[in-house]
Amino acid sequence: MIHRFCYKGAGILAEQILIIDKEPNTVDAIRNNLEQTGYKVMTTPNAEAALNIIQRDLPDLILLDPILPGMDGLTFCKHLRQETRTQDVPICVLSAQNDEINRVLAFELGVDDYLTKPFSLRELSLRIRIILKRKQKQNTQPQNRLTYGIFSLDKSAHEAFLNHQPLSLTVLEFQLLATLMERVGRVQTRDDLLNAVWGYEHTANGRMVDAHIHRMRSKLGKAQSMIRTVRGVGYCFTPGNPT
Amino acid sequence: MIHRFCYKGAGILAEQILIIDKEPNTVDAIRNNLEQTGYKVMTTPNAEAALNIIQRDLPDLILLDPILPGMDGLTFCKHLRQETRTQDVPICVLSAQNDEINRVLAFELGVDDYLTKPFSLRELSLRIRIILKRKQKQNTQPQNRLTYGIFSLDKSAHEAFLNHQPLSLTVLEFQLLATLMERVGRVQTRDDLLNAVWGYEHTANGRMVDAHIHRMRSKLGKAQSMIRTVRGVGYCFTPGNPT
DNA sequence: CCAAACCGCCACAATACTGCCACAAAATTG
DNA sequence: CAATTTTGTGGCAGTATTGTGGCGGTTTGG
Repeated sequence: MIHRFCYKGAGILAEQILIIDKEPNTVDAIRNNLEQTGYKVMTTPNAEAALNIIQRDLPDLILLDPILPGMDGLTFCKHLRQETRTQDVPICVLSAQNDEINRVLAFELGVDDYLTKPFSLRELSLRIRIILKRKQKQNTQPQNRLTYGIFSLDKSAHEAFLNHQPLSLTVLEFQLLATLMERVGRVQTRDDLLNAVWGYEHTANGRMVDAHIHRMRSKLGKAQSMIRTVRGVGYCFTPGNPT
Repeated sequence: MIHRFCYKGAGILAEQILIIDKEPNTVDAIRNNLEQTGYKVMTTPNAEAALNIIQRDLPDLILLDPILPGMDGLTFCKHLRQETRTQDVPICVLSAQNDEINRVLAFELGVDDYLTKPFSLRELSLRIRIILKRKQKQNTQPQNRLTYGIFSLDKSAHEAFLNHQPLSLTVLEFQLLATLMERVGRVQTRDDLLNAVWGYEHTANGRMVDAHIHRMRSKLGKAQSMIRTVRGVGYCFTPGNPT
């Protein structure tokens, strides 16, 4: 079963790391290092923005400087630990303070690791790997989500997204899209689609498929070019597209 | 599932920690501290003896000084990681060397944490607690407190909260809500819900679910948008919403 | 260049689905 | 045992969805 599609570079699926730190120099150094290692990196200078990012895109790990403008790092941790969705996301604190009180506080809040600046990038990278490996071990629930560019589809939630905006598709439209996406790049005849979506016993007019394709396309805006018509054969989902 | 009962003092079940270090002073200091905290402590000055101890009594955590007479600490780690029985026992290295190479090596071997001497006993104690808590979490699956935004549900107390205000739900409404929340983001058909809430043998009208969803929603006020209707499929708990 | 096939698109009718209500049965409580 | 709460059922009405036929433009192939 496929866990997640995540195109990065040549199509490697990568873990996402969110860096929360107000100093651009530090951020850049870490980002470069991590991206080279193969992680996907997101950054933000404050906790409020971080919460927004997290809401729409859950990272696999968070690197956090506790000293932030606005909401401070530890309060931020507490927030995350209260929410079911985020309570298991590992947090690694990167602090300039080495005093014991702060370490203690951080650990009390359920932080996973605590490094004091300056630290070597090599060690950071190692600790990250350890934490992620540990998480992977206990993580078992597969999410069936298909993503192609700006286009994303969550089969279990029965929701489709275009640029993170939810689309309101009807059941049939959704099934149709799901079928096409599951069979990317392979042309599906109207019969194929009838079988997959309507079931084998359906004595229906093949033209019906056209109507639904049309309705679906009209909801996709500019992305409708992804549903390619293959004259004389059928339809095909083709991810080659704009940004 | 209970791992092991270990009566200590007035009958508290305690985790066992094995300290491997050749310096009696260090060992005593740590032992005192940990025993006071409530752990059961075993000690040994070398790796060979440690293997014997472990063979007949698996500790919950190992504190290891890598510099040992005879077999060195890292070789010892490698041994443990190869054996199925011991490969998940957390190891925390307590080293006098702070050079990077050793840290790197240790982490490569799957060590869980690395402290450099001298360290504060308070911090050691904290890190131990973190590691053990993490391990415990891997063993206990069922969550009985779920929180999504303003919405919170305590399964063992059989209570639901909206903005920290208790909701007065009936048993069925509660079960229904709990089921939906436990399966966040996954659409549940009426049959799914009937099975989960009413049990497999229930010959009921699927429309009954609607009625209860309706009643439940009317008690949720503005938060009712979290229970999304997926037309033609079922219902789905979807936390994406206001603060 | 023409006819046939094919597909986009539209409008309309038929259908399916769900919110909501009211009432009866059942269970719980005092 | 009576009062109250909870639960199951049926139905109505509004709305969303779906199936169908047809018109017309475009492509295909002779």
